[in-house]
Amino acid sequence: MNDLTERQKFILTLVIHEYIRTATPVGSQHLVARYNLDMSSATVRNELAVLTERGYLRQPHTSAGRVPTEEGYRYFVSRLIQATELPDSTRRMISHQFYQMRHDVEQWMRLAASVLAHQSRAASLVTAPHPEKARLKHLELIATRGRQVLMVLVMVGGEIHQRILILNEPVGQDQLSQAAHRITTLYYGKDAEQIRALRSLVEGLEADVLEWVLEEMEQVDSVVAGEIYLDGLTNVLSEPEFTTSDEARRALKLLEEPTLLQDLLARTVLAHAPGGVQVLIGGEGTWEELRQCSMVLGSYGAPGLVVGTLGILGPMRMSYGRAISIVRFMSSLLSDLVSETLMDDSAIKSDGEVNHEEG
Amino acid sequence: MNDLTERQKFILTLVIHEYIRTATPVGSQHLVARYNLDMSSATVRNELAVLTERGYLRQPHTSAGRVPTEEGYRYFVSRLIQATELPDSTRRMISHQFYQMRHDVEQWMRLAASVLAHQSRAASLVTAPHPEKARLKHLELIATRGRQVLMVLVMVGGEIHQRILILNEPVGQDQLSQAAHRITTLYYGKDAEQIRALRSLVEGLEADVLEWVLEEMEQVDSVVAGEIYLDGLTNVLSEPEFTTSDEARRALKLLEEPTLLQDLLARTVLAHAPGGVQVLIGGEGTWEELRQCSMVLGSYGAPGLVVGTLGILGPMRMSYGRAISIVRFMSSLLSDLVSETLMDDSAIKSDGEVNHEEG
DNA sequence: AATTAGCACTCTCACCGCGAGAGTGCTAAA
DNA sequence: TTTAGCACTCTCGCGGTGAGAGTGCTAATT
Repeated sequence: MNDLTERQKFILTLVIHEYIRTATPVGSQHLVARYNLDMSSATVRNELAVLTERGYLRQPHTSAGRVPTEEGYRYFVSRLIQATELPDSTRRMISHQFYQMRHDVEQWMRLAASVLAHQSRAASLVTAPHPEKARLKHLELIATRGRQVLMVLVMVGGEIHQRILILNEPVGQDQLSQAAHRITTLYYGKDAEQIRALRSLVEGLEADVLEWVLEEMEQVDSVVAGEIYLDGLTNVLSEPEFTTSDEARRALKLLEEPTLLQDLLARTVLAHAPGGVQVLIGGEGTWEELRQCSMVLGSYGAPGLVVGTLGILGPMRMSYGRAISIVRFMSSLLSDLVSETLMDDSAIKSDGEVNHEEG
Repeated sequence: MNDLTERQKFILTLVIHEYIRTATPVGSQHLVARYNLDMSSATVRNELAVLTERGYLRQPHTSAGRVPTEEGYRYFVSRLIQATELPDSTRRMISHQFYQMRHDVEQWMRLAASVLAHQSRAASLVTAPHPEKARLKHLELIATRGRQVLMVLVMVGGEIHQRILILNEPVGQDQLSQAAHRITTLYYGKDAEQIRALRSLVEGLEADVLEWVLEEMEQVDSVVAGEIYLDGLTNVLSEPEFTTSDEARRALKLLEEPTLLQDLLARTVLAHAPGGVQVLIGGEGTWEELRQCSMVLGSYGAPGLVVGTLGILGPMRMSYGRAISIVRFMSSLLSDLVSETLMDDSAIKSDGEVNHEEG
């Protein structure tokens, strides 16, 4: 398969740019006029014919301009796109906003989703940082009433899980605190598997509680991603390809369905190296709901500790350069933020053999 | 203003029912045919004319059937609607689902949103239970690295807030635990105002921490509602009145904008008695974004302790009977659930004069 | 050999007119 | 008070039509 000539690549780029701009099929004369090309429309037409032949463009009907195909977008994204870096001022402004609200992970997630949606003018999604393997950091038991106890579980990485336990018999707060404290010191930094192996270290009340802890931690492990934050859903509705709201529905449905979305994220983003940016164009044959859409996905996190994913979803006709640069930027920004916040925890080896600085 | 005759009410009801069913203007002949009325279309026509005169109906153009006006819906909802109770089997099935996942508030919220959306075939929203006035239940401080400390704040009602503090100098875990313990015992059950009045009880590290606690609690108080759970957004997109996605965008935008939504909830639901169900039709002149929509809103909670709101948003042409019954049912179900879970806390008077059962 | 001008051809889309159909209001009779 | 009858109005779907945009092909040009 011969590669395209430079001029063909150039023209393909122009067509894609123009189509992204106008959302209407682009013709040869239009192209030479708008970009002051020093060739005639006939020449362009010939090249367009080649590109159509190769499957990078298509015509909606015999006598219309050309529209990029999925293949066309893919070729463009993988080989022709040039990085459109975010202006420094924008980067600084965004960073500033994040450092304003220091250390509030939930706020960060919302802000990240908001920034992504705003900058890309598309729908955005961000998942909260999630431990690759949950490891215990701190356990707290709070007596409520009678046999009811509020269990608060802090994972290495800062994720908090809560749950209400019903004990067999009422237990005082002091006894609960003591049990929690013992479990914390005994199992600090260990994952569910390791705890299970060492569970004979405790008995009685503590053993009962430990079962709940294990159950919760295993549940955390079974989920591939943290809570999902969405924003800018309405952006995508304003795109002309979604005037027939039926197509829009299918795409939004995907975002509403946490399991589907997590599946998608797990398969694409988490499977790849962190830091990189994946571009899914037209569902890639796998995701029927996204036939009309593209996603630009990335991941962030503190290596070996927590990971999260983030990305934007928009029409296939989206400004990929901009999208990729904003996703990449947010990805590194969030990585910095969570790494910075959790730097201490990265010292905890997964074998749990690090001393808890305990008095 | 004379009231309507029985027959006029009857016909208005029929028109509304039929319009909800078909989404097309309904004419006199159609009405007599479909409902086997024992009067002629001419008679119906006369009554329709009266109802139009009164402002309960309107015709899209001179020679079309009638469509209910906002006023028409309001009259219907406030005076004509008859309770369509949920079938017992459905109620039991829903309850069962909730009791399956005992004591996981977050799951309840998601399930509630899902059930509301599913049963009403519209968009739903549920806010997490939120204390009317935050009162301290438990404080935990967890050393992370150097001067960094994870603060976990449990409010009466079970709401958990976390935050990372940066102390002036490193402090060991034991000292932190002790400080947290002292603050918990001293200020258990008190609200921000009361704590502020008594803040001279502590000094040094504890005083510093208490400032953070107060800040966080005051922030909680300043927010009118908990986190918002949405579901079924795509349902509303499939309604025929939203094929022109512009109108749909405006409505969904409202749901995406937490501040606007909280404002709306605060003004309508929280201002009224709990348990009741409010119906907002066509934005009621205040909410421009909802011109085409209606909302059925309710609240739930444990009296004096926590409240949350829930509701559904759909086209004005929605099945109000069904909507109201499902909202009412979910409202009481959630009230039961949270009351049951938090029963202990209701013993805590707002003056904080209840002993913490401490060893 | 590559490019370009010229041209015939194709297809969409916006516009128009028209007739069917649904629904109305009015009047007069029951 | 209700109803049958009727003339009237307005929408909506239909086919036809012409402008316009864009194409592919061919022959001339560089």
